[in-house]
Amino acid sequence: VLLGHPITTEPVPGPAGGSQSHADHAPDHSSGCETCSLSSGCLSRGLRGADLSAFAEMARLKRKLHRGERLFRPGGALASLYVVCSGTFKTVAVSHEGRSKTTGFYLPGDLLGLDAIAAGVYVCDGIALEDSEVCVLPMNGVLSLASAVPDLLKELVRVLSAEITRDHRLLTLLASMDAEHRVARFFLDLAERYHRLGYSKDALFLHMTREDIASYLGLSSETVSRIISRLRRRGLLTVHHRHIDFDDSSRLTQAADW
Amino acid sequence: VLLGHPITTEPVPGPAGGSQSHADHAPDHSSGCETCSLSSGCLSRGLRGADLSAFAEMARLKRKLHRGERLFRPGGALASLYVVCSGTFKTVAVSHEGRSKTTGFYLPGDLLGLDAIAAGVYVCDGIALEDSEVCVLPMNGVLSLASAVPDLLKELVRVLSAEITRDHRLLTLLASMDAEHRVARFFLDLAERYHRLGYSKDALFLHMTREDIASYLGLSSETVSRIISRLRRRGLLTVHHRHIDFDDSSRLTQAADW
DNA sequence: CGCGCATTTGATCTAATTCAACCCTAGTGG
DNA sequence: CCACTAGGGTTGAATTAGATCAAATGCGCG
Repeated sequence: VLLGHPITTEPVPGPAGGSQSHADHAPDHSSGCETCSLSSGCLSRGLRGADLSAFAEMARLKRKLHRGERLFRPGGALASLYVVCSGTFKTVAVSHEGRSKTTGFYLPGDLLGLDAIAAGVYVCDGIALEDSEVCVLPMNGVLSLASAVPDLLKELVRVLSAEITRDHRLLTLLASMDAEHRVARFFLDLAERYHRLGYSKDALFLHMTREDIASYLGLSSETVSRIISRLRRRGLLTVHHRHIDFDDSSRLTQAADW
Repeated sequence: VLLGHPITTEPVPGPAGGSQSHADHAPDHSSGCETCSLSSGCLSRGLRGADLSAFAEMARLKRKLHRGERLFRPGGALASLYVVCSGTFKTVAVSHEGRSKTTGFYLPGDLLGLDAIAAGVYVCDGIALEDSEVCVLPMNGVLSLASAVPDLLKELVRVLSAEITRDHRLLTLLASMDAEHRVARFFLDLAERYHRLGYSKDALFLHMTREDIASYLGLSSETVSRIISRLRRRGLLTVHHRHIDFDDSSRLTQAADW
């Protein structure tokens, strides 16, 4: 019964190819932005011709990370922003008392490091949740190119604003919704983001632990586990380790929407 | 004993003068950015000479609001960002289920409307908590000027990033700290912001209701009230209606810091 | 002067945490 | 090949922080 769960298969197969290097931090200049399958979701979206070439020139450095590796750490000088090419990341804020809190999950196309711009140093840990790859965008390159290319400026500002909007939604979630709503909405939001990347609309693979989810949602991992079990018992979803199937999307939406 | 609490008096008296117009929405061209006492805290910070003049030209429109008036509402097309000149604002997110949540408080120098850029429409209510005044920054003007003036671009991006950082701090607060820490940190953060504006370091006037604070911190207003009483009973602060004195800043900091 | 609203305080209730035991799965080494 | 282990995950019982319900107080304002 438990066999075969290849439901969430590869999305639009990107040009990333099979160059599975085992060397850490190995730069990869294989493919430019012009041929990248993510271009419509990345900061370069909307750019064409010479503008896109200039962007590609700036973003030609890539970096591979294995699961658990750190892309940046708090206090490190902000040199670059990063676009997730493949894989998943989480950011973890560590309070100076030692307590830590997952502040976000980042999928292909998402921009990492935006919160570091204000202080000039990274303020959280950026950690790969699976073997992943990022494009490196030198901060000064981004700013100077944004100065020259109005479309890029608009997009940069838009992305920053979108992050603020996203945080406000999460704030509302944490401040005024109970555990079941938080978990249901977390699943639906994540599935929606994966869906835009070409994955199934009613299945989901969680690259993060229950503990990560709990921290992100301001709950204990036990509570997250319990809520998942409850939703399962009610027939809203099926769970196999980290693979989730939405068996009744409408009722799940209803559970998330209040 | 209860007499006279003019502790939190006027900060660096601005050039705003006494033109107390009673006409709503009355534009005010009285003073330019060149002479504004807030210039060091506003988006124009760092600009000089022709750049500052161009900014002043763009931002010459002001708007006055009375307590309770709305600066913008969700769904309204994003035409402008607003810099608070004087007074205080809150932003309130209204979920489509009707539930509402205070997402931020804005003091002189703060920029309102940043979260609206991504969607192109305002996503929350902007409401004056006292008689207040804002500078109107037309969105297209901001973008085109940012294109031409690298310092302004940097500042715009910095301010956006700062808002993200602030939200992440609040997320951590809501997700992992108990009611007392939340309230104590709220007071200290607010006092710190007022302090940068020239107000006393260990006194605070709350322009918002307990209910607003509660909503912002993800608590009930009763809990906020109880926590304040508790802090008072322990001798950390003195309270007269909305005026707060920090009697023991170090212990209050300790209460906020875990 | 009295009404309405914000605030405080008290009593009860509940959702979620905490503590603890157990299970499952993947990876490891004999 | 299979037993062993470790970490993630699930489940149960007890505890508690904060919400909710309710009442009393105080203050601002018409």
